Amino acid sequence: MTVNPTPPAPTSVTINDVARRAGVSVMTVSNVVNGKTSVRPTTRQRVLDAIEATGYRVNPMARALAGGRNRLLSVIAPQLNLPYVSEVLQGATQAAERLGYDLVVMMIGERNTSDLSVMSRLSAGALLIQPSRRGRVRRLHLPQHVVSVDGPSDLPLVVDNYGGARQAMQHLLALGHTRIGFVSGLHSENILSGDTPEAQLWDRDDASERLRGYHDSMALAGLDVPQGYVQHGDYLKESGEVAVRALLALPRPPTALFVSGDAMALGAMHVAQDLGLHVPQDLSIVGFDDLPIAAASRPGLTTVRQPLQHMGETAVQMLIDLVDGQPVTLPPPFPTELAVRESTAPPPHTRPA
Amino acid sequence: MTVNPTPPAPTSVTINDVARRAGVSVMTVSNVVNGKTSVRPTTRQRVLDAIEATGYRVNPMARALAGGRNRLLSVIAPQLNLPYVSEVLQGATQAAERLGYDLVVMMIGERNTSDLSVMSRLSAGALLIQPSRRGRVRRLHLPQHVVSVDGPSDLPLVVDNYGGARQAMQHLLALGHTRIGFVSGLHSENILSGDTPEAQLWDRDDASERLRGYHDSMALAGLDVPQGYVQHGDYLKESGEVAVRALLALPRPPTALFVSGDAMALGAMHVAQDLGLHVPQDLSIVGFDDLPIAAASRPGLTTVRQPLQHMGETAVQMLIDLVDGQPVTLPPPFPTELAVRESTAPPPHTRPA
DNA sequence: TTGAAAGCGATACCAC
DNA sequence: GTGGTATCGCTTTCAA
Repeated sequence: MTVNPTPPAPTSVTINDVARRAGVSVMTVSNVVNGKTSVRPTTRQRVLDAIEATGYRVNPMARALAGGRNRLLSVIAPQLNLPYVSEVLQGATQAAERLGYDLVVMMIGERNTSDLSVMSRLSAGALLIQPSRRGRVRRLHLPQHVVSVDGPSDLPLVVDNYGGARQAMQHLLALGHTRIGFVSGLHSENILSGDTPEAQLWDRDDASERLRGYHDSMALAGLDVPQGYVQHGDYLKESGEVAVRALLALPRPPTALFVSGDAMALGAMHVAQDLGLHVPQDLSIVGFDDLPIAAASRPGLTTVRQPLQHMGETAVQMLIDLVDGQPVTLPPPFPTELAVRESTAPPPHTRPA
Repeated sequence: MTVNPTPPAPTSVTINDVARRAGVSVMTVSNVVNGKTSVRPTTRQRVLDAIEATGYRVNPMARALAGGRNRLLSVIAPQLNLPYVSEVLQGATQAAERLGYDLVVMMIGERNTSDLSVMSRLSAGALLIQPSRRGRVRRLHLPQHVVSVDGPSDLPLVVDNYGGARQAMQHLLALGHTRIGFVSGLHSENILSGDTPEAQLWDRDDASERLRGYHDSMALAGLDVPQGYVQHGDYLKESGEVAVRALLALPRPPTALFVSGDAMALGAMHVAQDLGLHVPQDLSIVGFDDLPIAAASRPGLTTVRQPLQHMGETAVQMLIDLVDGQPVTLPPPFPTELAVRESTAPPPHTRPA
């Protein structure tokens, strides 16, 4: 079946049509639509009726051009099929819907050819989620107000990675583990050209914070970190596989692993299983992120959950406050939560033989 | 830290600035920018230099207002954290980037409060992905040109669900299975108000097509479908769990399952494992969709893969052709591909005792 | 090939 | 309270 392009769309109804029909000026219609200055109830009703009758809807472009505010927010993310991004987005969407704002999403991939200026000019504010290292976002192309989640901006929302690591370690220590290995994530870089001092806040990157949490936990528990107990990964499954092989090949291998990302943790778990180990009986594993696959795996992966949806909601709230001209305060790092599943248990030697 | 709202943004450079700097009229600048009528090379270069020097970028709103075309496409989907949607989106993004178009995404949730008119007026065309049953999309709010993936439009791209089901069944039959159970998906409905006849094409919904593929495969293999071998699910994990319990409780339970969705298939697999069955030794399972979790599960799930990225790319191609005023032909249903993993094997009785 | 002028649809400022 | 009118940045139509 072939579809031929349709001719130009019919002209839509404008504010003038409404004004004419209601017998008032366009100004009055505008005022009614925007609920601005006080309009006499009878006049207002007349305008409302005219709007209803004509099916009038404001033209966002014209409004934006004329300097008016749109109840529209844009989200900018590297990709949308990243679990991290979609979680934040989910929260953002809910908040936006609740507060009567619309949300549009743009992706900035590696090449960043995207002309962000479209949305940036049309929307009142932008939420940056985990902008990738490659696709640099220039300040110039962003709306006036920007809030970021896991990315740089004047208002960077961050998760308490250090605290999350401490939670994970506390769980393993409480179970009685003393030989705990660690697999790190990737060190991140800064992105926004023209970084503000605030951007540094974000630069305390996740990987380092989690590593610090591991080291502090071990130290506070009076435990040494044996040679080779800290392996470096890149958040991808494969690196978890490599890391666990190295860890298990150690003369005194760990009885538990704290892995900085779920994908790596699952990779590690599968390799351990392939090597004949039982999880959690022979090896406990804790992940980080609580991706969907963490709950779907067998055994279910104990992992540190980030309040991503909540962060998304908060970001949108802040954005709207900013747009409304209210001062906004950056909240402290968001606390994590430990999702305890089946991949953790006491170490082998503490159980009855 | 508190951030105070910044004062109105500095005025940006307009076409007038460029014209003045280049010593030409705005018309000429416009022509250069849009590559329209022939402009004398020297003049063109002068304008280009001025653009470069000033950092000028066209204001999409003004352009849209004035009736010009934007190289902008919008994608409309119910949610973004659905694997199906993000796969299609991925392909669409790539194609758009390759062809020099921008893509913005809007979600229409259950409530559909979103004012789609923003993007629909700004963008040249829209790609509808799996619009939900609840959030009805009114034609009025869509751009002139619409292509859909798994949804209604004049140009609905569909996957060959029937063929996919046949592939899955063929795989199981070739392994020697004769007792094959089926778990169906959910029957879908039509959405677009004011449905065109073409929309009917899409109305041959996935669930029915897969079921038909199952029945035909059995019939063609000369096999009966015993009572209770067809269970009905809703694509969610839980329904797969319920279905497999019913299936395994049958007097002569199946040795293989063809499940219409990966989430259900995984639910079924886990229940079977909990009941002490080994997959695939005691029970083979084939899914449909090839979600990320299908590859991540243990054992890996054999499943029917849909060419979602490819469909996304095709959709964007078509959209752009349409925008360019070229006639477009609806391609036939997209063929699926079987991803063979570890969840399928010959039935128990055919292996050496 | 280039330019001047008239909108596109809405808002804002300032009179009435 | 309500209504002119200039203006936003760009494209289009029609002359030059």
